[in-house]
Amino acid sequence: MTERAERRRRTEQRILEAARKLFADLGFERTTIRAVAKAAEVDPALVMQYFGSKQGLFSAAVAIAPAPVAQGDGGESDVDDLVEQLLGSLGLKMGELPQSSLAMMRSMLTHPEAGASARAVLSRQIHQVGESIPGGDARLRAALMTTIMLGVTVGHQLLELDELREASQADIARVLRPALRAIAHPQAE
Amino acid sequence: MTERAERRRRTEQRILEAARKLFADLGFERTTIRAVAKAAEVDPALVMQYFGSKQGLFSAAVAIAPAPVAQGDGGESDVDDLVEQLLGSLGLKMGELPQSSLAMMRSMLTHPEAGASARAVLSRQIHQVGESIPGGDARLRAALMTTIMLGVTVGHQLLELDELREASQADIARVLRPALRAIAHPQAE
DNA sequence: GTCTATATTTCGATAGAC
DNA sequence: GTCTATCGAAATATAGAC
Repeated sequence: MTERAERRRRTEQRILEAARKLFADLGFERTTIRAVAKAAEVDPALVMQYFGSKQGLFSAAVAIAPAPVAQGDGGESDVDDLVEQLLGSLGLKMGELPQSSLAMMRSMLTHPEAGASARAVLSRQIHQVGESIPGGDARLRAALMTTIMLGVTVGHQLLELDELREASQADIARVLRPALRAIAHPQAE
Repeated sequence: MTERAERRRRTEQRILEAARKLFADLGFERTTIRAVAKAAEVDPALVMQYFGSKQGLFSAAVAIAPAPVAQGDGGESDVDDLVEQLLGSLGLKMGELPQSSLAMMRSMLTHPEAGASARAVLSRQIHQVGESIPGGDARLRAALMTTIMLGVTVGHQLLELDELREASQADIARVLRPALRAIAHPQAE
């Protein structure tokens, strides 16, 4: 019994890995059940058997351990710590960002479910960041800090711009740091 | 003769307008020739007749008047002017950004041709910005300034984040300005 | 020149053999 | 439980009538 269950679990994992890679590389529409099955070396019908539908496979593949953000230990971290946290979360080194996140981001502009998921993740992050910075317009500042990180990640990980790929994570963080701090610290204008 | 040609040109324009809207809203994959034809009130076969293929229609729809960037008059504008130019180009007000640009951006992560086009446009802008700012790492700084604008545009126009939609273009520019200036002005570190 | 009809392909999904 | 075979739908693309 346990052997069977174990074997099935492994097969399922192999399918999910193949699905994450293809969804991350090609997006939802251009990824086919057949291609996933081929990459996982199983029968296409088996994929359907396990996940019900292509959408079900996608949902299972992009399902994420609920955001391991873990900021400080309750919010006493100051603004500069927040900036460092954002810079660290860039995950700019190849493969450091989980495939499931890339899969969701790849399709967020063209697949409704992925778009809703992306909006939820970003809104959550905006809310968290907004709680940590001062100012009456903290919400807007948090939104811009978040979309800045989004843009850099998209440019680097998905569009793979040479100008960003050439640079090290440390270089990018060094240039980005003053920009994020400028937004995080509201000052007289 | 001219009447015929003129009529055809108008029909072609109507098809292109419908295509731009659908490509911008749904992306390449989810946009069908049939839907474009219906929106333009023509026969689906006519679309094929005019543009050859779905890809041909897409290329014609996203083809852009070659970047009316027109910076200053040769490059004597200083760094702060460049920042103002970027902020102004945000085109954050609804519909201010041309539909053709939105159509390209919508599909840039999932359609190879759109991705290549987006990379070309961004590389071009990075190069232009890089020429206008000082410092040995101007290329990286320019890339980050450009991807920052990309992220804000994606968040606002494509993901339609509430936190950005609530704000006015002036508010966004006000918060973003110090961040862009911090990157554009290399300072001792 | 414009549209009707259809060919062709591709893929998601299903039913049944083993 | 896994795979073979196929269904059914949808879309691009083509050929020919009017």
